Amino acid sequence: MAKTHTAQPRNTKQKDAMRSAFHLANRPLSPEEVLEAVREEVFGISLATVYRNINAFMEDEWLTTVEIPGQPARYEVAGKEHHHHFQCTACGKLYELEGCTFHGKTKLPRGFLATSHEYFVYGVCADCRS
Amino acid sequence: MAKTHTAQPRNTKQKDAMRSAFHLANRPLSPEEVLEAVREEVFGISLATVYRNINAFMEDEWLTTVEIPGQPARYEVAGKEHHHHFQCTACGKLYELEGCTFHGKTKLPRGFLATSHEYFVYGVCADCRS
DNA sequence: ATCGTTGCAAACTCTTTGCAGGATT
DNA sequence: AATCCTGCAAAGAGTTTGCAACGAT
Repeated sequence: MAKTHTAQPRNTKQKDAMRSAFHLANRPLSPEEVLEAVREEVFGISLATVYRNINAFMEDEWLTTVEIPGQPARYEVAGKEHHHHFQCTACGKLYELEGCTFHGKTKLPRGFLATSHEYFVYGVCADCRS
Repeated sequence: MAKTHTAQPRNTKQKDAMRSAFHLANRPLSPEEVLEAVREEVFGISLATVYRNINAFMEDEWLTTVEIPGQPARYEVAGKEHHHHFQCTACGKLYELEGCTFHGKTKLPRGFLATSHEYFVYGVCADCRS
């Protein structure tokens, strides 16, 4: 027997603060970065809540995951067009790159079929260079 | 006061089996994959030993890390020329791609400096397609 | 006989989950 | 008032480490 209606999400200051944090940052954030950003506004917010809400936002498709090699995932506001990322090796921050400048057709072993790709650029960001 | 001599590494069947596993696989292996491959030869080998020896091999620069977005690292025999990797989304295996076909100069935000890049292709490998 | 190496179990980090109290509608 | 959400603490996954026994030299 099915439930009559689905869960009604509620607005909380924790969620609001997290939404603001993502808008303000304008770059992919790790759970820890979210926690830091949000702590100023919502004292005592727990990391568990950050994770839970990140996952909720992903179910809502308001956030998407940005997985980086060898590091905890970052999350960014969903719906942007295909793009890749830049990571500063000095401060560790992840930045969004415009568009996808990758056009070459990669040579694959015989019988392999490509369906997607990921591309990361590493270097130093403007803040860390100045 | 400095030690008179450095540690003398010893050959063990565990290390030998691990070296063979990497040579035979001819693709980057995760610690779990190494464990599986080696178990047939060395019954009772522990995951801790696999990790310890992987780290030792990396200090010897015989292995290098291959970090993949959102997954445990793989390791491959060091000293190969610049190349990238393909991951099969069906079986999860990682394969080496020949050379680097990436030539485009990526447009970075003002003031950013690029020093390196990573590139991953995802798809289905020949084994999983047949 | 040394002393590097191993297996086991405990410790650690990152992330998820159970639960009881607190907050939103 | 109903029930969603939160904080805390415990539980899981992946990796590292302490320790006593083992084994290569």
